[in-house]
Amino acid sequence: MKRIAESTVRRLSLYLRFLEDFEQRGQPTISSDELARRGGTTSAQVRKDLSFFGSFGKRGLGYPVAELTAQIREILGLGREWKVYIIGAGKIGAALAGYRGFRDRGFVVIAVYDTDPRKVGHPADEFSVRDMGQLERDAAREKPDIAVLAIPAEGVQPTVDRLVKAGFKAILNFAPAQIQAPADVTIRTVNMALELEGLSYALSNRD
Amino acid sequence: MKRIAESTVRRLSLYLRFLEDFEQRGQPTISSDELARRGGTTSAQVRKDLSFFGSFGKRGLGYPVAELTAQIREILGLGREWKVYIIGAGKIGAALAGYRGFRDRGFVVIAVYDTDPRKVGHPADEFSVRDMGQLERDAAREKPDIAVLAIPAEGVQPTVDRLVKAGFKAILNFAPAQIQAPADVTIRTVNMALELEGLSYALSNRD
DNA sequence: ACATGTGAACTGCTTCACAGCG
DNA sequence: CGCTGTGAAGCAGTTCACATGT
Repeated sequence: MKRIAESTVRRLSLYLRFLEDFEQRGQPTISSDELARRGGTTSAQVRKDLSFFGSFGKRGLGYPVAELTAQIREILGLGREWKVYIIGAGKIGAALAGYRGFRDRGFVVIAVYDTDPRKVGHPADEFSVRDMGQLERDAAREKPDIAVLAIPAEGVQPTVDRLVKAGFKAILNFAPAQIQAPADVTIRTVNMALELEGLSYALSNRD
Repeated sequence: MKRIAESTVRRLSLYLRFLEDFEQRGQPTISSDELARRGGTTSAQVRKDLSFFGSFGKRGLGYPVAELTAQIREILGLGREWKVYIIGAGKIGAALAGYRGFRDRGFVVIAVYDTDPRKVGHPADEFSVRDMGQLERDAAREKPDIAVLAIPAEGVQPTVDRLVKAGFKAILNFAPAQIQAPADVTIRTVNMALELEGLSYALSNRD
């Protein structure tokens, strides 16, 4: 299959949210124009995005909501549950462990890890924090799919190396650090300081 | 000044981090190539990014680390403190309130707000949660610059309307929702569900 | 008549390659 | 000679516009 732009995949996620709304309201079909307005894009963009994966619409009518919803779920790989380890039981890690938005979409947190002996064994939002030393053994048994990194920047690269060795192919990184990893490991970084600095730049440079 | 791409601004933030490292180590100059390797980009990209704002380097030598650091700080508007309100004292809001990375870069959280009477008055990481009803009055007095939104998706649009009316020109949104706002208000959205779905897509579609 | 699907045109970001200067 | 600064070329993502199917 042809390589798909990351921006396209992000928009598919958005469309999916809107479609779920429309589905719940019992709307049978939806036009690219309607989806576009809801998502802050253009109808041509919507049609192009979808066209990479097939022809889901009917000319003159639009897209069948239920079908398209199912199709996008399939495309995004949301037809199953993904097992998630959270690495780091600090404030961010604990907040993520209790974040309902994850489970609702099929991302099931199954454990939280930390190196700090004072945290290990204690609860972090319904999870008993596990010792980082167990990670490899646990991962071999539980076969988790995704690691969410919520640790200080200093420790990130060694930890990523460990996760890669343990077999993780997908990492969501919340630490403000640049990461090196093999090409077959997908990493998404959420860097809050970076976002804030973008706002700072915007505030400082409007005329 | 010419419009600068968001991608360029993001990279400047990254360069700044690396430059601070190099500065601390006492390295006097740095080449575009060195910066590029550290940031996972190319030397041409680094030079192009910087060239939008001026000529900071010396041919044959590279860039003076201390000077360039100061320049980028200036460009990003980091030569001052920005006052931040956090809206929403749930798990995410509370975690953000205690996040050291903010203050370290000049983003000073001065208050946390919530509508839930059970939370108001109680502490959320060293802050006593304020009633959302006070927001407008407080904002008129304290003149905050940035609002960080950490509330459920349903309430986002009305809250944004309120923040805009209260004078906020910059919003960092953690809710999984699309937002409408006037053009002179800058909004950055961090949507964790979206990032996870990007990973799901990557895991499902590698050959 | 209406709305999709899609080549073609366009826009804008990235990469190239080299002149220019220390 | 080394490394910057930058026009020009290349490429990727978006928008246009229309032929096509219902």
